[in-house]
Formats: sequence, C-alpha cells, structure tokens
Amino acid sequence: MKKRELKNLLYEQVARIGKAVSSPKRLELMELLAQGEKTVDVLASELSIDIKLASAHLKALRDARLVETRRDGKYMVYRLSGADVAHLWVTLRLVAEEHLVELQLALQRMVASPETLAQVGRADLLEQARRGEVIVIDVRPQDEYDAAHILFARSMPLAEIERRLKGLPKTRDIVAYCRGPFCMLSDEALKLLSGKGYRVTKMRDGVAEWQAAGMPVERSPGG
Amino acid sequence: MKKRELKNLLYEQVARIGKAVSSPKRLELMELLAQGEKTVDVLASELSIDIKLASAHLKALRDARLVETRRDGKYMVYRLSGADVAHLWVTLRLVAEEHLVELQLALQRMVASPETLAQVGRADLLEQARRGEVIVIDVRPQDEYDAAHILFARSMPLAEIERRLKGLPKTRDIVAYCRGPFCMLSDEALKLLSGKGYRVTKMRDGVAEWQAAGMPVERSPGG
DNA sequence: CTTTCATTCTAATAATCAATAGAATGAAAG
DNA sequence: CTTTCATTCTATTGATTATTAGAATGAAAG
Repeated sequence: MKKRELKNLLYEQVARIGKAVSSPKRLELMELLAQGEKTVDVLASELSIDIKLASAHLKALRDARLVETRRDGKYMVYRLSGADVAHLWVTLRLVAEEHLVELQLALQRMVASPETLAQVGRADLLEQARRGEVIVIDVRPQDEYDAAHILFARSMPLAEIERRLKGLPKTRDIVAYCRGPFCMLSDEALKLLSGKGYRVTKMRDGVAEWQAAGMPVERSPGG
Repeated sequence: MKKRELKNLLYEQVARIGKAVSSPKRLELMELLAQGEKTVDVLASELSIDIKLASAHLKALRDARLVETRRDGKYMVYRLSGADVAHLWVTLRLVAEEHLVELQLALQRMVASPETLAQVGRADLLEQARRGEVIVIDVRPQDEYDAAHILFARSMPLAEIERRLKGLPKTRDIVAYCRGPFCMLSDEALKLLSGKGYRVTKMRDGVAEWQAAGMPVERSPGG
C-alpha cells in the first residue's frame, strides 16, 4: 500500500535524528557544542577519545544535520545547526532525569551536599543579579562565556579563578554555574571558593537549560 | 580516571532514551500513544506489523521508561509515562522538519494544496473558536478525542463523519485537525467535506503539538 | 475448557554499529 | 617543504539490532 510506504518514509527521517542521539559520545559532543563552537581536537580531548573516533561521531551528527562546520585556518570548527538542537539535548536530558532511576542515583552521588544548591527560581535569580544583590559567576572557559552567558553573570573561569578573586566580595551571596547538570566545573569552583570563606552556592542550569526555558542570554561583543 | 567513568555513566543513561527513539516504528508508536492509551493489538494493526514485533518495540520503550502498562481484562493497555514524553516526540519531529530536506520534501508532497492550510495562529484560533466564529473539528477516533482535545473542538471522527454532518453549517469556516503533521485523517476529512460544499481548512497541529506549545487541552468527563 | 490477547523463548538471517589502528590524502600555516 | 589538523580508506573485532517465525506460557473472559 502506498500510504504505508509514505508513512514509513516520514518516521524514518525522524529516526535519523533519533539515531544521531543514541550514542553517549555524540550526546556529550552535543552538550559541549551547546556551549559554543569548538574544533575537533578540543572536542576529542574533552571526551578523552581518539581524534579519528571524534571525527566519525561528528560525521554522524553532520549527516543528521545536527551540526555544521566552518574552516578556520588549519582548524575545522563545529557548531550546532541551531538553537533547536541545544533544546533537543536539554529535552532528552530532562526526560532521562525524570524517568531513569539509575540517572537520578548517579546525579545524587555527584552532588557533594544538596544544601549547596541555589534554591531560588530563574526569574528571581535574574532580578537579584540585576540589582546586584547576588553575584552570578560563570566558571566555564572564557570562550564559552563569550559565546553566550546568563545576563549579569561575570566570567570567572575555573582555570584562572585564583587570579581573578580580587573583585569578589565575601559579604555577598555568590551563585556559580557551568555547562549544566552533568558538568562539575561549578562543583570544583564551589569547593575552592567556600574553602576561602566565600558564600557560594551552585546552580544546576547551564546556558542551554536557561535558554530552553525561555530565559534571555547574552553574547560578548567579540563572541 | 574516576571522573571519566562517571561522565560516561551519565551520558549512557541519556543515550538509553536516544536508542529508544532511534527506530521509526517506535516513533510511530509514541505518536499514537500521544493521542491516548492503546492496546497492543490496536497499535500493531495501526502500524501494520505483527503483534510480536509490536510487543518487542513496546518492550524497548518500556525498558527506557517512556511507556507504562496497565491490564484491562485480557487486554494490555500502553500509555506514555508522562507529558514530557509526548513533548520529546514533538521536539524530535520539529528538529527533523527543520533540518532534513528529505522530510520537508515528503511533507510537501503529502499536502494536496497549500492553500487549504489554516493560516491563523494558535491563540487567535482558540479565541475565534470560543466566540463560535470558527468551528474546530477533531476527526480522530472518538476515544482519542475523549482522552484529550483542543478547547471548543467538537468530535467528528472520520469513520462516521457522514452520519454526523447535520449540525455542521456551510456558512461558517471549519478547521479540521487530527494527530499531527504526519497524520492524514484531516486531509481525507477536508477532501470529503469540501466536496460537499463546506468551507474547511486543515490545521497541521495535533493535541501533542498544541500542548507542547503551552496551549490548553481538555478531557472528556469519561476520558 | 476454549478462546483471545500478549509475552517470552528459541532460532535464523541480515544489517548495522562502536571502537581501534595503520596508511594515505588534503588543506592550510609557517 | 615540513608540520599540524582533519578526514578518509581499509580492516578487524565484538556487539547489538531489526525482522520474521514457530512453539510454549500466562492471564483473563466467556
């Protein structure tokens, strides 16, 4: 029957997207690319995999049109094809967190202590940050901050956080965020800063989660 | 390294969801279940597949916790585990439609004539339906209407549409919808009704799309 | 007890996929 | 020309997947 074949064709196309997101490595690549465009060697070393394997996974993502490429000198730069792809990653992660007990348990083990989580809602946090009542710090690498960051957040990359501590008051509440719930940069920042006497909590959200929830994000002029 | 193993564990869990949605058959099952709970034999016959194969795919969806079961007499009834799963289906379909040219072409070929598509926005349509300026008809089977339907829509199942034509005025604009952009029930209803002189257009959205966009839906008292 | 609905087990075929590695190729920088 | 970055080709290993089919099992209805 003609109708069946047409239907099969439609669902097969959507399944191409599904196949692309059915590999843990490719999901990790998507999450990284949701922070901003990156070269192959950066992606490979972040995932601790061979560059040839990274290239193969990126090809799979490109075949599904989830990523695009750009050449920058001798480097090949990958980026997500659109904001909807970042949104897809967040949706998949949320569904997994909602329904898979194994993931819930793993995440619980990750968080050092639940009381270090910021308890304020997104809109409230934004308002407090705007008024300067709270300092929001972005502890990802500088280039990811430049690509997109939460409004009123200041860049404070974990790698050079000790050198940037000057302007940070110990009398104000600080909220640290990084790439999202699977990223541990903000946990390390929290450990480091609270050891020095700062009043700091962690926010689970990253830029992708923030944006998927319809909240505004900002680019640096050069980013 | 310990950190790598933990990360792998996290992404592997999300990949379980990805694997579940990497098969065209399972996506079609999800779309059907987004219309309301269904028994295995109904699902198998809708997909034109063996009941054993349907059972295997449903087991895969259940292992990924995307669907749940309930026994009703000698029937086994499947349903989505939550509204977020229907939302995931819509997100996947939207990403595929946005980026895959093959899907765009297939969908263009499906639609008989583009001018038969309703051109009004969701909020406006809802308001016009509320005021009775437009009649919205749900041409899916009655049980799917009962499970959830768009506000102010009236049930007009395609299978028995000829018998229900009495109350339908030819002087009013009619908008027909069904299960979503991949479903052709509303196309058939459109062809049938415009042949009889009704002023009818088609809406691409189904209940899942409507709900994913944050618009309200309604249940029938018994549904 | 028989029928219906559904799952499970077994088995077979065919296909696809992940990971790794060596070798070759291409593109651009210096 | 050499180096670096990246892809592609080849090849292998190991694992998983989709589909179909026959047979057995279980659960509930009549």
